Amino acid sequence: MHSLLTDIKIKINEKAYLKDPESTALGKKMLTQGIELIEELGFDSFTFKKLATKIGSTEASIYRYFESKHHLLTYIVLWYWGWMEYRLVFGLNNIESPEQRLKKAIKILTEKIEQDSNFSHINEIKLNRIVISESSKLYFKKNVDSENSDGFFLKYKTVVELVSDVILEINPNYKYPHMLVSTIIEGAHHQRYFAEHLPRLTDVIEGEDAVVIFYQNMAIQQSLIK
Amino acid sequence: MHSLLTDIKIKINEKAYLKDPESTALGKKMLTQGIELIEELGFDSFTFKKLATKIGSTEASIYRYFESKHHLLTYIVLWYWGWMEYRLVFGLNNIESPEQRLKKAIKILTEKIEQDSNFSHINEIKLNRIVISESSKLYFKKNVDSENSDGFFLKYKTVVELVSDVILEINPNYKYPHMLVSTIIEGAHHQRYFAEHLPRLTDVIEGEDAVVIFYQNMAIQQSLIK
DNA sequence: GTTAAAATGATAGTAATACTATTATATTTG
DNA sequence: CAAATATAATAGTATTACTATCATTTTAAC
Repeated sequence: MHSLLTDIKIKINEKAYLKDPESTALGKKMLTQGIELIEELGFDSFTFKKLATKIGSTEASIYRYFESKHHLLTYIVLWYWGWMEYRLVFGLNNIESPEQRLKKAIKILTEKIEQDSNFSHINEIKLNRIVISESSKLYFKKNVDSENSDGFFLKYKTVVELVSDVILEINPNYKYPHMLVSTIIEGAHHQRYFAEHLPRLTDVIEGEDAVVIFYQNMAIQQSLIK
Repeated sequence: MHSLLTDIKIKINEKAYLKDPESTALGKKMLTQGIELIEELGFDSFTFKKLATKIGSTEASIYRYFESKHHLLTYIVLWYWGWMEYRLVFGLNNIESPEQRLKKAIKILTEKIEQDSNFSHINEIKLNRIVISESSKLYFKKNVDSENSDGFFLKYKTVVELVSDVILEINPNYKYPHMLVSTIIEGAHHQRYFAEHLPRLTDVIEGEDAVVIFYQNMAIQQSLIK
């Protein structure tokens, strides 16, 4: 991906924030350093007090941007899926064969993340690590339905839909495109985490990217069924 | 599964508790009502104070059994995987064809859970719901490595290994058995949760158990590769 | 059946957390 | 330059996840 685009901004659901953090220097600091700190401490140990100290501000100021630390996590995860959508739309453009598009899509979704210079205040590598280990905490909670109706999972659904459509292009009769795509996305996240912490739950192979190969294979195999 | 076995007990890693809750009436109440309450409130809102009130005891008494609420969750999740192991060993017994064994294993791991009368103080249906929505919080945390070395994920690994071995029986050259099995287990959990809360991430089909069919298919398809 | 030991209950206390509220001080904008 | 707005400084609250202590009940041993 080249940085020929200047000033692209990923638009985030307004319910995720009180005041747009991208609109001020202080807000951007909250995002940059927030990602840094959540990645470092884990979301459970992350507090607004610690973030305030890190950015030389106060708890009260952060609360003017985000209702809660949970909303800050929601914001950055929404950003991530907005970014993924953009990567997918870009990455699949001009590829004619739907099989090739599917392979590319799975690669984009499951590969190791690299820094994207188009968004200088976001560290995508750390953000990816946060998405892997913390984002399920956003939907595995009792208020999932109300957050869902606030649209907090829309970007994730959009990404799933995008890839499902490619599968249906390959095989219009395939019954489980969403199931397949969400299994692959969540699966890839899990496998990368397992490789680091619970290796007996995965199969890491030296020198090749087993995660990408495994899920590309799965996607193609499945979408050709029947 | 028949209840011809009396007094089977699932043995739990001793590091998960301070005093064996299965050894006293009060301890059993903690498990029974703990499962009830965690399922009802979600783990984040669950507290020992609330549990104490529910069982007519005190916070201090619960702390004599479990170091923390996190340890109680660890205990019941370990119990779940111990129970799954027992269901698998039982369920696969006497099936000759490895393909049939694999299909049966995937069914056991992904089907809707029913109450097991062999363990009267555990509600497996509620426990399954807890495992689905709370158990990832046990490994997606910063101290995962130390808990791993305490053996808190051993039962889960055993279950994955058991099914991986069946896959390798079908195809000794298959490269990703653990990846496949853990993808299926986690995937099935996710799909059941999505069906209830985020239906656009899955494909629920009336009248048939799409989850079981989808993952059985995936397991067989994949294990026949190459 | 008494006694000692073990289990449980009752109560208090602590540091940290996730906020809310208020007022003072900068900074920006019209 | 004044007025509006943003931020800082500070204080306060209810809840949580514990720890500690001592009294009381239950159980088990002789």
